[in-house]
Amino acid sequence: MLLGGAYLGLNDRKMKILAAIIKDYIVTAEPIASRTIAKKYDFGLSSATIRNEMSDLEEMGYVVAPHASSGRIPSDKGYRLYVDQVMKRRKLTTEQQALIVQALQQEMGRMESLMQEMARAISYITNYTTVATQQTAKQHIIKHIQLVPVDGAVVAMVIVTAENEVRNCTVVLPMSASPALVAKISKVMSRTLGGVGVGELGNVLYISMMRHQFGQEGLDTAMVDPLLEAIYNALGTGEPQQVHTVGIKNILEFPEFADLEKARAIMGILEEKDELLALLSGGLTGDKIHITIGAENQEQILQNCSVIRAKISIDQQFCGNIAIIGPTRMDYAQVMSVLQTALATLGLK
Amino acid sequence: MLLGGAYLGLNDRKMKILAAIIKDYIVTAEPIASRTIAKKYDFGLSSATIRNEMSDLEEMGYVVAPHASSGRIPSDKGYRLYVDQVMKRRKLTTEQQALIVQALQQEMGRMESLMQEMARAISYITNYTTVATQQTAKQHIIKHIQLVPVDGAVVAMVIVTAENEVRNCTVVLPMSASPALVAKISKVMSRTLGGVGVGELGNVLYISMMRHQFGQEGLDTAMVDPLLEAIYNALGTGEPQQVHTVGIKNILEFPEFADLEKARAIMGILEEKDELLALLSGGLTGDKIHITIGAENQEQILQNCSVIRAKISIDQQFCGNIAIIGPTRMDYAQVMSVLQTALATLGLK
DNA sequence: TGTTAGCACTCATTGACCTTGACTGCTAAC
DNA sequence: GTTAGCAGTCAAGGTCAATGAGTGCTAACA
Repeated sequence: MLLGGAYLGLNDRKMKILAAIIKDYIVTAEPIASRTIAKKYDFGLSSATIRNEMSDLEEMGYVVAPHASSGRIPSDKGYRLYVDQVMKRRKLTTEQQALIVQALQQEMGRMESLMQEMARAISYITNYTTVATQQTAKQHIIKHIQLVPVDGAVVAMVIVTAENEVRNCTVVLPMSASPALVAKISKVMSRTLGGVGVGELGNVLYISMMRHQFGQEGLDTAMVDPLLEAIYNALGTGEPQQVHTVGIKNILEFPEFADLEKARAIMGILEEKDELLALLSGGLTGDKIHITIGAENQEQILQNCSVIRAKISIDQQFCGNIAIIGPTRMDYAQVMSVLQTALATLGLK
Repeated sequence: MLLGGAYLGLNDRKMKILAAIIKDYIVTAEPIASRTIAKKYDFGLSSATIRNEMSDLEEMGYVVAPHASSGRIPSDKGYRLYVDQVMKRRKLTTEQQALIVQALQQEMGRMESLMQEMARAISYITNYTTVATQQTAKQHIIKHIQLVPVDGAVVAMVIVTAENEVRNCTVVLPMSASPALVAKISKVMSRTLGGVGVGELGNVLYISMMRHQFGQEGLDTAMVDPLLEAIYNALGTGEPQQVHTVGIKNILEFPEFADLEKARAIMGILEEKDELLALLSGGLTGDKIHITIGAENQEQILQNCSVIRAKISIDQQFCGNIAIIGPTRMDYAQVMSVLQTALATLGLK
């Protein structure tokens, strides 16, 4: 509901009028005239009175008149007030809910496609561009290592982590190795490195420990370095962090990007995965949905846009971030609802 | 060089004039006037003569006048003639060559990033949008199978193929299995399935053979089905075919897409991975670079575009397809050179 | 017979100008 | 405090003429 009393100098009536301006502007993208509000909303006020209120709202910085004889459009400050104080959560249609639940439940478990499907569903429902990052490298703990002979000196190494994730890679040993030898190496490594976190592998302690063990078992210590390095590569850096962008073309639907120059600029940032990563990762906490409006965004190019972001986790495990990008007049209520539904669906698991 | 004699009714002079029109139009995107050609090219002809020739060219369908008193622009037929008969390969600058060589050599071996980097480099040099697909599922032949205990009934299966590619997956067995049992299953499977192509796995023959072998060795035949299925999944479908699109924003630089409607349409197709896959995969043979001009494209949306495509292979092994998409007045010569350089670089390996 | 100069004609583009209509701000009355 | 009414502002859109970039055609020329 609207706040009962005054807020930041805004009485209830001003709040109502501001909300009306914002709601209309979100739909039409045209300046809203006093008469429009007087006719459309049953405030029991004449256009003249609304004009006076709008004049006040402009003075306070909540709305702006693009030119002298035009209606008003909301300012960033106006949107901010609306988002923080006025906005009500929108109910999704059952189809929309079903869409989200379906998209997410199908992909649950496969994290990569999960984030991608989530972005796709959100973009489809909201018609805004959606960007999802996907979490990379966790702190893996080695549970079991097994080497498999491939060809001569080439062996495949399979690493099972404490979370039962399985990774594999190939290693070229300094010399050819018989299946029996490979099996032995396997056993020694598994014994030595079981329970060790991948972060600690670089530690000199483990390297010398491995050397020692290999020596005791009569194995060539020259194999230690390539083997350790391979583990590190397989678990450490992992795949580079992925970014999925869905619904780029939606940006072009908005009149605020009809100007080709602006469309190009936005397009540019949407193609720069690194910038997107930086944009997405900053300052997200807990399950909170984060909204930055217009000039609140750091990036020059996004100063005409709003970004709604959230951290995605399943079972307290961080999966990635998701962001919905649109013009400042974006439908905050709808996007919030969609995001919340998605988060709730993941929470059920 | 230009053809010495007549070709399709075009004498040398007409050819020269057509080439001039095309070259100019590729740069300016404006209709080319007879006087422009007379001044710019030293053909020793007056604008009136060129006008006559242009009139002939129009009659033959190689050029078009957008309106009564305008210069001429090339038709699809004109471009086709140019591409097939007139166009000379453009020399790349050393920086451009270096860029390609560097991008490709760094990524050689990692196929996924190879195609992506290739697309990126090409898009960067040419300023056209570039799409790359990445090859999936080959006809794998099983060389070696090893099971690794993970947790209770869960085992990791590592499959080494005849091409020494290593795949892994996890399988949930119908019952918990001790490490010794897992090792035994490993051995039996490796023996039974070594040398078998993954395509044949669905064959009843192999299923019953596996059952028989398992029975003989005192193993539970209930494990056969999940194990075979896992192999099939790991090698058969593999990861879904990937599509990388780079330089989407470049599309907006061209005046032919200043019309938002068209820009949106193109954007749409560039986001549809399935459509791109279909578009990219058709009818590519050998090392040949394939050009489709304007209306030669099947897709309605691409009728104002040209697509230059090639199959990418390393050591006769198919890696994926690559396509460069631009307006019909795209700089065919440059794109051809870039692609050829890329192909040659891969050939050196 | 091929080439060219010259002229009439066409048409997109541009800018000036005007009209329209959608607004607001202000003032005076309620 | 609210409202009616009016003057003033401004964007958008339409008309019109001027401009200039082109072509097509014809007649003259080599």
